[in-house]
Amino acid sequence: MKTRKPLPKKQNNALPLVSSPSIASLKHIALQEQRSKLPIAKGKDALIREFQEHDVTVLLGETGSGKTTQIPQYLLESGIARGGMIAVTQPRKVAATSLAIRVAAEQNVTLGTSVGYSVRFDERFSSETRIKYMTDGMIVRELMSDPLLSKYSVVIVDEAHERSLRTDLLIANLKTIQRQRNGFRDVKGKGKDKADAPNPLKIIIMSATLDAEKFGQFFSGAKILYVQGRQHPVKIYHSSQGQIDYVDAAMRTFYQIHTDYPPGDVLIFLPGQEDIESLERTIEMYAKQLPQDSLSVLICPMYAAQAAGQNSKVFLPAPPKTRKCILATNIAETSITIPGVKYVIDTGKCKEKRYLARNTGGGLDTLLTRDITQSSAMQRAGRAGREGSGHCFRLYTENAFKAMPLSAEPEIMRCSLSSSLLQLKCIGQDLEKLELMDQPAEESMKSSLIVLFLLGALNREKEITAVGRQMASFPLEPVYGRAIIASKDYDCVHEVLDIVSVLSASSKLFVESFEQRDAVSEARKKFRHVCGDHLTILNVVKAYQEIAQSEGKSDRKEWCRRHFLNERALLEASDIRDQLRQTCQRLGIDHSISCGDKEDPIIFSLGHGLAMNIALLQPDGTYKQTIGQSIVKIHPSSALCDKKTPAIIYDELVYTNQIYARGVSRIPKSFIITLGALKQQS
DNA sequence: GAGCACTGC
Repeated sequence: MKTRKPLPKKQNNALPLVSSPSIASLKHIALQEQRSKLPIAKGKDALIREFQEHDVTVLLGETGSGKTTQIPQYLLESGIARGGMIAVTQPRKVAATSLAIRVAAEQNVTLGTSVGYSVRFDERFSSETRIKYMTDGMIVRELMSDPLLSKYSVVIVDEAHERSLRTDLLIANLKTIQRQRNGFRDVKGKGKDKADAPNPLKIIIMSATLDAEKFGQFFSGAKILYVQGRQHPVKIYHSSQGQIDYVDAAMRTFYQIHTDYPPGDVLIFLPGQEDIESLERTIEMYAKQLPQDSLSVLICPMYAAQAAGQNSKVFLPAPPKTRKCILATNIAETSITIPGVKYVIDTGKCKEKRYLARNTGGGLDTLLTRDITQSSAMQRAGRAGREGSGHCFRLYTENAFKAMPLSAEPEIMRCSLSSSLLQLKCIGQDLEKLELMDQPAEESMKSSLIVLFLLGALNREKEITAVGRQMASFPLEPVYGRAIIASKDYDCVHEVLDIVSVLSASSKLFVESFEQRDAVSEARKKFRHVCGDHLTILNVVKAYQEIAQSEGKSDRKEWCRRHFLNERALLEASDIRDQLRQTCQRLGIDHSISCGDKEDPIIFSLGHGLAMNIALLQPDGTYKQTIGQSIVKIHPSSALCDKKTPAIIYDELVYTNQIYARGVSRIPKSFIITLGALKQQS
């Protein structure tokens, strides 16, 4: 964290709204001073020379080097970017926006002029913009309208080591784009001369140190540079033997720190909510037995599904004579930085979602606990050294650490490819032929091709169809794009958009509360629809809209709280719905068409999208897929659990200890027959 | 009758 110089109080009071020029320039001078003190500043001239000489640079460096804020400014100030834009891509929205704010301040310009950003639902840039921070998903979307990314003279891919699906797709495309834009001559002298290239592209890949070779190999001839970070030393302790019960081991290690080490907050990494809750209970139990003169313990659980506001105490300094103990999932590894942490306890475990493709089309998600990677372990340890030297206690042996894979398997190897495959088809590319850093399994590719064929997005020649093009223009999984298109024929676009936007929001609609589970299920009954979870969602959306029309903001909040609904999910869904309505308009689909109180049209529309996700009731009460033949159970959180519905459609399958179908609705058997007949015709 | 890490358009 950077500290800002305190401003003179008097002036601050005199001008509460607009800062005077003198304050602004004071601020600017302070920022310039900070800039020059960053570790990277010493190498500025050498870096600029390297960027001038090489078309691709791989920049390796730890956190705290300032590379993400400084390099774009160096490129701009040195004229390397010429007249074009510099794109800096990030895997997360918050990072993109906060970096842009920071760099605009350093450049002493208003955000949105020469420095801007672009993320979903939020953008600040203009025709003047030269440095644009953006999410990688955003620039991948831009590929569809501008396949050569001709607006950009430099593209900087930050956090490339995370290997998100979109980062990988972007890197693959950048390589081919550069070949086209920069010109090349092969050994036989064929191709263009570099000198003829009117609009060359420079690529800069930024990554953590571990994956240097991989990027170097992919971009042959790339210059690899190292920049130093600014991290305080962290002393690492491994346990002498493997721990079977890591929750118990974490508890004992915590009390060892608590009694033997000086004040400072403790951050414990655990795989999931369940372990967090159980560790919270045991730590609290022993806290009562502490001697009176010792520090008290304040436990702060932290995970994504937590109700909003619950986790705010994490960011406040610990009260006097108190040690904060933060129990967190991976959320504290990259997404959120918690101040005051001096000790880290690392269980070495995390949960990983992995998509298993099936050659019948579609597949299922597994969500299982596994060992972390070396780079993840280093990242976790680093969380103890943000503000001063720290300590990291690993609940695994040094040999176990060495046995861990270096870094996580790229996302492209463990997720459904349908959406990306379709997007690439739109710009005439084939995922199978694209030169990627890592090639996904053939099985996964085949499965996605089948899905897209069954949805009518591709024909037998694997060419994109008119329907496929429409599906690709929705920022949704292809199945839901297909449902919207079907809803046009069933006259229920309005309702399907309402449902689909909630399904694709990242926050969950229903708040989970372990302590108030009875109250939760009672509240949920009010919205429950006999047809299942999709229409239950529609009930919630309709009820919320009614409240929103008549009540103020605070009453809406209160209403959500009373019904155990996550308002964040509803607000997010409303943004998504606006975006989907715009897409409909572009495609000439009237988004206001409604089916009123009828249910079947909605179910039929969803059925067209979820045609691969149908299962039939068996005599023993379980369900059997119509495609894939797996036995699945309806998840207990579903409105249709134990309802013995003869035939169902579902949003997804998740394997934890059993295969559960989630997001379930009743579907008439006659519809399945109709669907089969339609397939025969095509 | 179960339990769900994290992103993104």
